Amino acid sequence: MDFRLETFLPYRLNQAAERVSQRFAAQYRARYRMTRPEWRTLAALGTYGRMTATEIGVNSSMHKTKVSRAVRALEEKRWLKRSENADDRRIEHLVLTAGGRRIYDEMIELARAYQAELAHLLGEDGLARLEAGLAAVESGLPAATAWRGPSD
Amino acid sequence: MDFRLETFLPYRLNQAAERVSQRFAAQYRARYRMTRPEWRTLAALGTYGRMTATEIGVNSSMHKTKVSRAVRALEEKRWLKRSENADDRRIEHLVLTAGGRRIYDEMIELARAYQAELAHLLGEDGLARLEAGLAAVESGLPAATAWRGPSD
DNA sequence: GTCAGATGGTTGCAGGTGTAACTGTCGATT
DNA sequence: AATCGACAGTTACACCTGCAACCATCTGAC
Repeated sequence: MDFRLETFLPYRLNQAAERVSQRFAAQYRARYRMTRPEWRTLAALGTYGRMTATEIGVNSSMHKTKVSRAVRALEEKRWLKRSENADDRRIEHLVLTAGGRRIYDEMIELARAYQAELAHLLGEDGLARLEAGLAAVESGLPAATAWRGPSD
Repeated sequence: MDFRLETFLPYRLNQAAERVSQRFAAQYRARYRMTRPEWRTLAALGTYGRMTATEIGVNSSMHKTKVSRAVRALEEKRWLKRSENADDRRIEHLVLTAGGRRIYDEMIELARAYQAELAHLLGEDGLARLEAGLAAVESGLPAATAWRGPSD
C-alpha cells in the first residue's frame, strides 16, 4: 500500500501554491494590512476600472460573501467608492479612489517584481512546464465554483 | 499597466490547487466528517505507522496547532491512540486504531481513484508538465515554514 | 544539583471563512 | 397592478486558523 501524501496531486499543488504565495501575501499583509480577498478586489478594480461586486467575484473566483467583506474593508480604508446605479438599484458600481489607485500602483510594482523573482527561481523551463501544467488544469477541470442551482 | 490577476502565478496556482482539491475534499468531508488536517494526519499515520505530533507536522507541512487539533479530533473519533514515551515524557506516540486503519484504507482507495481520474482529465503530457513544474517549485522555493527562531 | 534555554504539545483569542437565511430590487407573467 | 421567481448584496452563525502565550519536560553549562 505504498501511498504517500507527498506524491498526491492535491497535496502537492496546495503545498506549491502556499510556497509561491507566502512571501507575496506577507507583503500586502504587513505593508497595507490587506487580506487576500482585499488584494484581489483591489487588483480587479485597478485592472478593469468600474465593476460590480458580482463581476469581481466572477473575475477573481471569489464567493460573494468574500467580495462583500473585502469591499467593505477597502471602503473603510477609503480606497474604494461605491455608487449606485439608477437603472438597477440592486447593483453597486465600485471604483478605486485616488488613494486606492496609488496603493494599486504600488502593489502592481511589487507583483511584477515578485513574478520576475519567481521566474528566476523556477528557471526558464521549470516555469514553462508549470505554466503548461496549470493551463491543463484550467482547461481540463471544472472551475471550483461551489455552485448550486437556485433550488438545491 | 497591463497587469492581470489571471496571469499572476500565485493566483493561478491557488486556483489550480482549489480546483484539483475540491472534489476530493468534498468526499472526506461528507463521508467521514474530516477536515483537511485530519485527513493529512490520518494519511501520515497510515503510511508511516507510529509517529509523534511534531513528526506529522514536518511530514505534512502543518503548523503544530493544526496537528494538535487534528489529533484530538481523530482521537475523539476513536481512530487514533496516544501512548506516552517513558524516555521523554513531553512526547506522545500516535498510532491508528483498527477502526482508524479501516478508514485509512478506504481513503487510500478513494485517493488512488481520484489521482487516476485527475491523470485522465489532465492528459498524459498535461500531467507530466504539471509534475515537472511542481518539482521545480519544490526544489526552487523555500518551504513555507513560517519559521522563526526561538527569540523573535 | 541548579538554572537557563530549548522543545513537545495545548489553549485563548482574535480574526477569516462557508453556509444558509435574509432584505431589497427587478422582470415576466398574469 | 399583483405575484412569483430570480438576482445583488449583507449578515448571523458555526467553524477553522494563526499567533502568542502557556505548561511540562528535557538538556547542557556551570
